[in-house]
Amino acid sequence: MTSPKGFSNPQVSQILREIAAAYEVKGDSFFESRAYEAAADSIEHAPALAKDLWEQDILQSLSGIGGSIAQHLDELFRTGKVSHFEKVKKGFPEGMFKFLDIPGVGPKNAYKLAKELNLKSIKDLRKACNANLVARLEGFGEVSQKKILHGIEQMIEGGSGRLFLTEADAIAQKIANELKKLSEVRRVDTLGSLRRRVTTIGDIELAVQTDAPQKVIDVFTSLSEVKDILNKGAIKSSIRLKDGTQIDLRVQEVKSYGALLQYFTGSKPHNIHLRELAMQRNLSLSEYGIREGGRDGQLTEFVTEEEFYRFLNLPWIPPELREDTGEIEAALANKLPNLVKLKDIKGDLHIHCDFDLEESHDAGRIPIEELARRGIELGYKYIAVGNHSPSVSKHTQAQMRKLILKKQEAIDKVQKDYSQIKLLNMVEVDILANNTLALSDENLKLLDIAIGGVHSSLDMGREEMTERVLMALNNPHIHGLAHPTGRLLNEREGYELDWAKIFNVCVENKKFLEINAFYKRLDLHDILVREAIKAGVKLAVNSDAHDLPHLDFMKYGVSVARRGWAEKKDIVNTHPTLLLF
DNA sequence: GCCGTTTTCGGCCCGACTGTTTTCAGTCG
Repeated sequence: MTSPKGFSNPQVSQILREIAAAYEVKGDSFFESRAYEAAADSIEHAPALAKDLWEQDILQSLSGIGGSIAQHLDELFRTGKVSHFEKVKKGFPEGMFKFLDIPGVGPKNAYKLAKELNLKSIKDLRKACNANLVARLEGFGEVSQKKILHGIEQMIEGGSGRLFLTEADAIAQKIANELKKLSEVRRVDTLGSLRRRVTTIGDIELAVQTDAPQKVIDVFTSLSEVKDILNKGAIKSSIRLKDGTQIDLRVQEVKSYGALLQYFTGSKPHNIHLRELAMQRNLSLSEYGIREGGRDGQLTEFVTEEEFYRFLNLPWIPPELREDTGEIEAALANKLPNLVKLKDIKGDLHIHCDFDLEESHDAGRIPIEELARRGIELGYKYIAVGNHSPSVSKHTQAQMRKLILKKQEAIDKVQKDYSQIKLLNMVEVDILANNTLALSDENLKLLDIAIGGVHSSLDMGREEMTERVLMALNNPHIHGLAHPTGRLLNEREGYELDWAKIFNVCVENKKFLEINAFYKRLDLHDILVREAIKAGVKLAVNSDAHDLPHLDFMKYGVSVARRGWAEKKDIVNTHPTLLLF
């Protein structure tokens, strides 16, 4: 049975949040509201598509989804609507649910606005603000009205607005550097999704360790990049930068800084799970420390996160793992993975150099000699001198052979002067839509390494695309698969594959799947990385650099590997010699 | 509505900040 339309996790969680809002306004259903909120959170951060879990009949494996909500979602996926939800929402003004997305507007105020002013759309609300109607409502005032108006404008101009890790890192670094100029600032750390190295970032959260909180907050709110001060208190503040990015700052003194780091690094599900563990020992967790026995109990403070976790009888858990997907159980059993590190990487197998291989698209711009030099600086033992395959329409295989041999000569010439690093003649070979490779077997044999990649007809169906990719993975001269899902963050989802089949063939034929470290790709993604490792598949983390600075994207790929629980042994390019398996 | 080696009933995180109040409700993370 298939659903009449596709439901993404954000869409499903939105539906649940609307029900939570309705219950909240009803007032007598506080815990139902909380339950729906929890379910929405759970689905939003689920390690798989809720609809897939439903198809496999394991929706209830998500925490917060019990029998009742599972049943409603079953109806949703089957028919596209839920009669119970319609009943719950009955009597609520329709406009209210549209106002929930406005920053600062929660269920109660959304209801009040829609009901009292009879508003049906965001547009209506904006008009009401401009007509000064909102300020006259009981419980609202001039300031609230202005804030709502501001929130609406932000929503309209804002766009999707999740930052790439590269962008978030750069902004966080810049702000941190400004704050570090203060002698009172002892250290600055990232928090939240940025610290957990999630692939895209909403708001940037920072922690500052200091004994002069007010001074730090004053400086923070008066940085030259600040457009708005969203709030400003004694220990925390939020600003919006001129580019629209929101930054939340929390300050804490040394003695309880570890608790702050732990608490606000999250994730929420990780912390909820920890709290449940703690409750069994009558402990309660907060950003100030751990309290024993009730509200007035003894508070233990922690300078470091290590001490915080140790107090709970747990080893320190790397932030990348803190998603409540088994890391707490693993920590309890002392079976946390020994995660791969950037310094474990001994080579980069996917790079685009400036040799003209007469490719059809997206040629690299890195001179071979620069690649060799930079590779040595990075401590690599081998590096791909790569290209896309020559355009199929403009070359015969004989012509391609000539090009590859000519490139080999160019490589050999540079190799003479750089004996510390092995230069690899590499091609990212197009896996064509007609289920053939762009290079013949004879030509593939000339290369040190060949990685297959899908670059055309991305809208193929799952079965067809699986066959197409398997064709490449069944070729003895192909070593692995580049950017396996073809996704581009904030741009396109990528194609679907039958992963069980792909994993099987990779294991059987000894092919690696790539974790493409290019900031827009980060593909294979963390969830599939973990699945692949469980299946016994080896991975390669590659930069896919087209310009010299892109080589440094390697760290983003390593983050993805770590979020997928990868150890050094799972990654082929951690071997000091090129040993694909 | 969810959840469980102290519970299948009876609990359910909690503190900061803001705007509107004149002691607190709503929102957020």
